[in-house]
Amino acid sequence: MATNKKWLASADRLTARIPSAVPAYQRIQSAIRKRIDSGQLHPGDPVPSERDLAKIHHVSLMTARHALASLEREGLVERRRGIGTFVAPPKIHFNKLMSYTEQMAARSLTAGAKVLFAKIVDSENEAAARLSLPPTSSLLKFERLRHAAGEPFALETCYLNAAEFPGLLDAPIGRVSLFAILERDFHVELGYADEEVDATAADPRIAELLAIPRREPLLRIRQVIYSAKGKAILYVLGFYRSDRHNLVIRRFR
Amino acid sequence: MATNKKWLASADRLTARIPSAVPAYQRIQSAIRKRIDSGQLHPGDPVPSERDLAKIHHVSLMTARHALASLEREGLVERRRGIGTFVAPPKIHFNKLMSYTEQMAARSLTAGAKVLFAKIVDSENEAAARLSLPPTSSLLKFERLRHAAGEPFALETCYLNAAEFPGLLDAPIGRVSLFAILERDFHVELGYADEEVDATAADPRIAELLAIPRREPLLRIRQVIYSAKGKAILYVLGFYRSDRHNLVIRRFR
DNA sequence: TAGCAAAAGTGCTATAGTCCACATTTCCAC
DNA sequence: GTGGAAATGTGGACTATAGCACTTTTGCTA
Repeated sequence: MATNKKWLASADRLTARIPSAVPAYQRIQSAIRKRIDSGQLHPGDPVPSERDLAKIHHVSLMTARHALASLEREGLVERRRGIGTFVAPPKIHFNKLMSYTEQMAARSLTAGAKVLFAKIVDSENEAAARLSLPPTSSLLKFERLRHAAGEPFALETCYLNAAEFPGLLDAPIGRVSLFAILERDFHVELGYADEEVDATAADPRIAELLAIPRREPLLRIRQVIYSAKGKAILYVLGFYRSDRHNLVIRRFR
Repeated sequence: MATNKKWLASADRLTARIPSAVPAYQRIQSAIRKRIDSGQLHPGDPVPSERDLAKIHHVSLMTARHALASLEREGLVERRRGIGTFVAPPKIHFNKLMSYTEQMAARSLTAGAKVLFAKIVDSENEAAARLSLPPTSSLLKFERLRHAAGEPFALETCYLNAAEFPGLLDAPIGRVSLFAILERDFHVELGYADEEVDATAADPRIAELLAIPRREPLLRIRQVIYSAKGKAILYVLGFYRSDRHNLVIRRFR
């Protein structure tokens, strides 16, 4: 056995780094995250202290600290000086970007979609502008009637840059969440969305599609969805039945 | 002059700590923040590198790093590996809790308010429930017609726990923002608000007050405003002319 | 037994370096 | 000139260590 501690630590770093290329503090985070996700650690349970983590994972105190501080920023754990670090109670996720499918699932509903239109268009200049593209860019456009519990709930029109998503028109848009397709098949890392919300009256076509009286008030949401790097990916114009939707947001002072 | 570097550093720490009790990394942050706020540093300008900051403030690299990492989390600076640290462009504040007055000011409009009703009520059980109070609690209720640019814009009804805000009925609610009164006169530290948004049709009374046709679609927002400590302070039920308002929010994945 | 001081354990701040990954600039060879 | 390698400078990850502030527990004293 080697007796030189410094050498040992260096060797550890090398063997851990070359195959994984994942920093040590992130590996520690993953380990803790996994224990929380798997139910091995419950809210309120103590997480190993900085000093313990350092020993367990053979890293220095500062590295263990980094891991815990990072997890605290994520809201996964709470740290109390003089006491310890504990698994944080689960938070309600406000202002979270979710696909329609995910939103309905959160309400224990299964969302469906009927594709009304799916083509490439090149003269929708407002949509192009929202995506920061030249006015006459080729855009993928599809319109879907969203339903749940056997009822029509909403009408959504989506626009994407046609050049960037070849083959998307052939994807099972009627069955699978568009978010899922983008993330899984096109490896897009979605980051955030800016939404503009107002109220509008249902025009005859929308009223018929949504099975509501004409001029019924609807929530209209214009949503531009950006990648994690801040690039505009998707523009969605949606009309939502007010009797079936309730937009919930949280604001901070 | 002292030649022992370690001793010097320790002395610096002591002299700096005993009077201020402010950690070194926070002092460095303040110094940079001040230079940005005062306009001495503009967006895009480089901030001293970790190594420079360490030399300037006579601290170790890790401490300088800590200061910069913290500022980055705040969104004040951007760090790019191999390049440097730069002042971040000013951010639009999404999801920010603002009074109606503040919101209008952000749009370069001056908000006014006409008080239609201002009394203590004790049988508004929905409002009481929103404030986590017993159903028949005494509540301060006032209804205000908000206007800007000479036009009626919105109708807001506010509810507060009457027991906690004695004398609020005599405050100049028609002229001064309610937020301002709560924060300045009652020393309430506002924290966050949960909002429920939907669309509804204007009933005859609201239509007349807002000078719009009957059954015109309106944004309806139910807002519960909490103190920084999480105590429900204020419930606002508002109806907003859709042609004059646009709710803007940002969601994160 | 009651009270209080010491010990132990925790997170927080800080030092004084090392090596790596990445981007720009410089400068030399062709 | 021009291309490419080296030098330079940046942020990112990490070590090994020290002392402080805060809280709970322990144990001793009166």
